Amino acid sequence: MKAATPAVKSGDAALAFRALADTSRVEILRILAGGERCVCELAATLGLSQPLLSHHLRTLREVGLVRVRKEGRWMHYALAREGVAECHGVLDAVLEHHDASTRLGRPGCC
Amino acid sequence: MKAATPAVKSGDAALAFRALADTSRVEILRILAGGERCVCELAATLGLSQPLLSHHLRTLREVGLVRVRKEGRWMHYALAREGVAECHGVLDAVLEHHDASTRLGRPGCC
DNA sequence: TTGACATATAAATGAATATTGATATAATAA
DNA sequence: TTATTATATCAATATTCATTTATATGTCAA
Repeated sequence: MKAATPAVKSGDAALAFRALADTSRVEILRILAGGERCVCELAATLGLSQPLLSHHLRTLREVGLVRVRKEGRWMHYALAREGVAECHGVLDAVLEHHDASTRLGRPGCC
Repeated sequence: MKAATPAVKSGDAALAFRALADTSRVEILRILAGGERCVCELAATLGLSQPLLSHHLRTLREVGLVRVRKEGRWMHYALAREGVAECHGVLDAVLEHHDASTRLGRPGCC
């Protein structure tokens, strides 16, 4: 079986994974999975300094893993489903391809 | 709804994502998804210098995304399904939690 | 044993990143 | 207007990471 040309380029995926390569940012995604939060809520929950949190949020924003909505002086951050789904999809494809080829790899099966 | 305590700690996930935060390493995983490969095959496919490739493989090994099998002077690298599945699972949980809470977020629905 | 080959490790360097502290902006309240 | 609050950015430093070159290890063949 030939591997199909992947929908997401490895470079793009790596970029998104780099944004996930930090404990606080994974935490942020997990919190935002529960719904939109303003920066101050995130700061309170995570116990990060405000500039540091702001920096992490920017990193996540830049690769499209979260989105912002401004409301007065509050910034409300929310999960960007598509972005997360893209990373998820890359791993999904790897697992599926792997499962498919290991099935094939066992002679006599199927 | 309350978020369940995640099965994989954010720190561990971040560590694995860090290993994925490189174009070559994502490529390696994609190749290995098709089955075991020896280092020289990977080197030929990816066009990386031998020491650089070796370094990337070590990074992937250290976080449990690939495994090695020695055979004479050849090292055969293979995908470590569990490791990949763990990363996949973290994103999966985020997406599921998100979907669940956005459904709840729409009043009148369900 | 010698040599060739496959792979790993070490050291060095430059680039990218995290973190902090200080400051800026922008919106609201007094 | 001035003060206050929420957030972002900037500059500086420390740390981590990718890459290269050189060298080491281990295995096989002659």
